[in-house]
Amino acid sequence: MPVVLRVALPVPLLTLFDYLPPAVGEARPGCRVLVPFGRSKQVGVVVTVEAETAVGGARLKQALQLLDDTALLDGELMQSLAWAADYWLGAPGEAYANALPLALREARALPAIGDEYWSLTRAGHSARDAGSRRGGSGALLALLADGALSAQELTERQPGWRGAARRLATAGLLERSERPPPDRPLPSSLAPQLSDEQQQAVATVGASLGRYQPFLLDGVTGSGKTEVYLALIEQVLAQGKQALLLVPEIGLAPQTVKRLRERLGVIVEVLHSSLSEGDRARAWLRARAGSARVILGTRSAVFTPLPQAGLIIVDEEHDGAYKQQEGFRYHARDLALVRARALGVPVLLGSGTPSLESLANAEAGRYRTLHLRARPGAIRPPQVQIIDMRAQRLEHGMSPALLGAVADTVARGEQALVFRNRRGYAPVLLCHGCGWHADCPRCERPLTLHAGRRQLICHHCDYRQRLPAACPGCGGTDLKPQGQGTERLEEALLAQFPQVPVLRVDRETTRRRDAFEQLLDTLKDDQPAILVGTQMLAKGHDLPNLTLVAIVGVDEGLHSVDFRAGERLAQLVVQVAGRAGRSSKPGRVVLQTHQPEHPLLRSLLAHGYAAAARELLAERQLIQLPPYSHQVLLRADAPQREHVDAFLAAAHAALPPGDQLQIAGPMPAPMPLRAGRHRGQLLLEAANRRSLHGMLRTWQSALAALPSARRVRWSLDVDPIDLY
DNA sequence: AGCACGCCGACT
DNA sequence: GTCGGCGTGCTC
Repeated sequence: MPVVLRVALPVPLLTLFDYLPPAVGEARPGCRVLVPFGRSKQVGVVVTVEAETAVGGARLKQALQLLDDTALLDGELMQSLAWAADYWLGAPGEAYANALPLALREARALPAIGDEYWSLTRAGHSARDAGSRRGGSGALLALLADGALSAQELTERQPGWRGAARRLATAGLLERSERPPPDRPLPSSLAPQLSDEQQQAVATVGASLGRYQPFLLDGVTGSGKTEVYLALIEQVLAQGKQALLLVPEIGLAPQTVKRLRERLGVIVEVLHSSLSEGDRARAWLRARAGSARVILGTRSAVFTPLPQAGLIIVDEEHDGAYKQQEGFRYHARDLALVRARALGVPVLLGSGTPSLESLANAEAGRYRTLHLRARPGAIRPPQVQIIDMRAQRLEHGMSPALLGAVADTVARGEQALVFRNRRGYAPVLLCHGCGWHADCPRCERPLTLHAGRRQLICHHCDYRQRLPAACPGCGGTDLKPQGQGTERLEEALLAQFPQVPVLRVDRETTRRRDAFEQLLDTLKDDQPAILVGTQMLAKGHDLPNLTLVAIVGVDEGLHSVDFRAGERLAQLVVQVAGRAGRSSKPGRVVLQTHQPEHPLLRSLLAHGYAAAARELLAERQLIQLPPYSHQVLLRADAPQREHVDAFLAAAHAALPPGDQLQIAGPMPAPMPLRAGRHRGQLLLEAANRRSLHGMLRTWQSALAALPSARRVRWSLDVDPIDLY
């Protein structure tokens, strides 16, 4: 019987490729094979084994080598990947490329999955006794004098040890070895007493272990979601099963890992993008072997094999970071649901500000909702006060009432957070003489003034120029910064409160990894301080002495063209406000706006997120926007606008006839020019997903074949989360 | 995506 | 006379 392997290759092509089986071994679905491809070689994954090929038999080449005796990707993962590629219109090979760590996409033996250990050689002991090495090398020798240590332990005790290790290993003083991961239960700490609501949530999800059931765990910051996760993971571990915990960004991870490790007493495998490829592959393989019992990771960790799956948790499920925004545009939260169903396990979506999609699913009965209302340890929820900015004298954008609240707070020895979602000194630099303002030549948007660096920077494309001494338009020197960024607020607060430390937290001040944590570590829990910052301050790190959150200017979010702006604004306000008053001291939130009457703000502040979300959902239903309709966005960009227009017109013409689809466009993107490229889009909407999805693959193939497609960069985004 | 082939401008 | 620009086509 003739046998043909249908193989997924890591290329952005919409097809699988057929090969004759390799000379040695039996290639099954899920195995990797090395195949000739064009003039080079590629590692691919066998998707199916067929009796015959659809392409001419003469074109078939033979696979060069079978790389796995048994499937590297199990049946469930293969099935979920196929589903994902189909749903998000990915090239099959790209889905597999996302799932497999880079080190596993090479034609090499699988790395050993033991832990990496380092120890002194005999010569190393002598060198240590002689004390001949100084600095990092000397410290490392001393550290290892009492016996071997794992790479993880070394990183904890001597960050940056690898350089010294390399030098010492070359000198023959150190050696590396692999050991199986220790089975020892690490010392685990006791669980705190759970509140009634927490206990009930744990019991409800616990009763569903062993079968598919989505849950929406609706709990504000500080309501103790993490304790619910921990209790459930404990149950899963007790059954000998694995738990996967997804978090939106790894900034949250160090504390979470520590907490998981201390509480659960097992190794917590961490998977995220800044891990080295070797470590990634090892973690992935340990999950596949079942020796990793708890896996914590960001978006791409949703592709971890889970042969003994017990539970999947998606923390902060509303966070947009779960959607990949380039290449294979999948949504990790949605894929987590699909995998949970395929694996027959419950999936827990946690958030204090659930996405409207998840709320609609809960409403429709597809998810079960669990509420955590109480804030254990907090006396009462923070009080929110609106400050009407109209007709107020502003001090660098801050009203007297806001400054007064900050003054009261620091006078009590407590800490205040001033939130502003704009980096830099001022978003616009204007000439008072002639009206000229500094624009980015590549985006035609105002440049942001960064006073400290004496630069004008484009926040869309990172174009930079020196701050001009005089106006390029009229030569005048009366250049006025318009509006406020965090840098300017920092300056103003420093001037206003010279005796209180003012800390700015944004991407500029936290360039380096860990800088954020280090910066916050300098805060003394019992000392007054003022924090100024962006988005970044919305989560992570407990600040027990923080009692005031002052939100400066969210008005931009109230009239954005993006229909999700309101939802995002509400989520942001609630998340930032949640930073206030987490311990025994009551918190206070002031929100400064020019539009105190805005219905979204009023409902949010009077009745909370749930009520605001209900109103936003009602609006979406009324005008048939997601989640009550389904969207696919075709984006295109090119240096010449005519190329974009021609492609989108051809794409429009290539749509199948029918009245199932609403078509918006072709139209310019909300930012029509970015980094020197003209951008346009075509938006498809349909009330029912099937009628939309049915034609998409055909259309996509037609687009790929268009001559005009060669002159643009284009992509299809299924369920886009923003229209930019 | 890579890679080769192929046909027109400024250089040793 | 050639090096190299990127348009076009192909990968089982």
